[in-house]
Amino acid sequence: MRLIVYVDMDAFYLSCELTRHPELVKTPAIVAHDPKEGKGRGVVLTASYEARPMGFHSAMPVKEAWRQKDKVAWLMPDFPFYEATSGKVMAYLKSRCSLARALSIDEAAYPIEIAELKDAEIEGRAVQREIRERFSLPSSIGVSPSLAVSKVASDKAKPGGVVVVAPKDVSSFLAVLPVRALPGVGPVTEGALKRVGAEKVEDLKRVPFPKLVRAVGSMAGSLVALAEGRLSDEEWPEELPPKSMGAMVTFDEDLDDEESLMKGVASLGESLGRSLEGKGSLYRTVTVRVRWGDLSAVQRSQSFPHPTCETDVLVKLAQKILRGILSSPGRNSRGVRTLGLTVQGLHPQDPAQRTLL
DNA sequence: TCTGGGGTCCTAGGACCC
DNA sequence: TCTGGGGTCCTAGGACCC
Repeated sequence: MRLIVYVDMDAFYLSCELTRHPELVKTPAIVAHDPKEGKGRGVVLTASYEARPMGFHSAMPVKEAWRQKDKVAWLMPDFPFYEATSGKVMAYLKSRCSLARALSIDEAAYPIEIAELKDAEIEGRAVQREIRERFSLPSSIGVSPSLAVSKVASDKAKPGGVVVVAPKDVSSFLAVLPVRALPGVGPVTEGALKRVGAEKVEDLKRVPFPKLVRAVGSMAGSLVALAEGRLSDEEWPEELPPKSMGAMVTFDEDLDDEESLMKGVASLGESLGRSLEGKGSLYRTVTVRVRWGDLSAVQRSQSFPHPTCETDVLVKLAQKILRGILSSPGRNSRGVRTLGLTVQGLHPQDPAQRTLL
């Protein structure tokens, strides 16, 4: 039988830090943005399992974590280090199975062909042990006939476990879980499902299908399929190049004046331009996103007729788009909390053209 | 009381084309 | 003077993921 092994790293950013701060192993610790003496606007990215019972958790505002700062070791995020670590683990998984796919910075999956179910458990334990021995990193493993179910299984396996779901057990494994446990079901969809009487996955089987479609649109089909244990026979995902690249910044205080905002967007554009150059990538569409002080957001975009590469062209267009947003009637004299700049329509640039352009 | 920064995917309306 | 049915592309917004 063909099963999918899903590898999900435990408390990944923190686990990366523990490899270079062994003195913090088994202590309460968090990776969180700069607290700025309690005025920081960031969040906690990862809390160690020792810090969680004390109330620390990911996505917690830094201002809140700051009130208990004396109870934890506070580490600032170092994304280049986490990306490099992730890359090493991915390279190992690819050496184990050439079809391995990275699904996020701390998740990956690969298919296996096995003769007996007990081999699934053996493979899960083996890959988990190898990752621990080679990289000193803990992980949780889910194995099942489908990518989505294996992901759910890896969540159930946390921390440090291996959960195997046999093909015949998929429906009963999912039945008792809250719908929120399914990938793709967030707070909004959870609310919509609750309103039609579906709190657990098994409830999805009882809601009349047209009612479910009215509640959650095109998601209805795949949700019911999962609940009934009907597994999709999707192709194994190809490795795809990125579709967009962006940068954003949240200011310490909401910004009003156009001059600072123009400088802000220029600095995002220059940093994005360097990344594009590093990747040898052209772009065609530029999007500026503004998050106002009240946390509502707008975005505006504009496309070039042909892929382009110049950083100053990017900056000029971004500034033009931003001026448009700032002078729109919808602004209502609000200040800007967060500024984002994204380019889409990425296009590889061939090296010969690079010098020519 | 407060809520980052990096992404993907889906939907929907309008312009435009045959 | 009024007009179908098919398609693509652009733009804006929003849900969701880690």
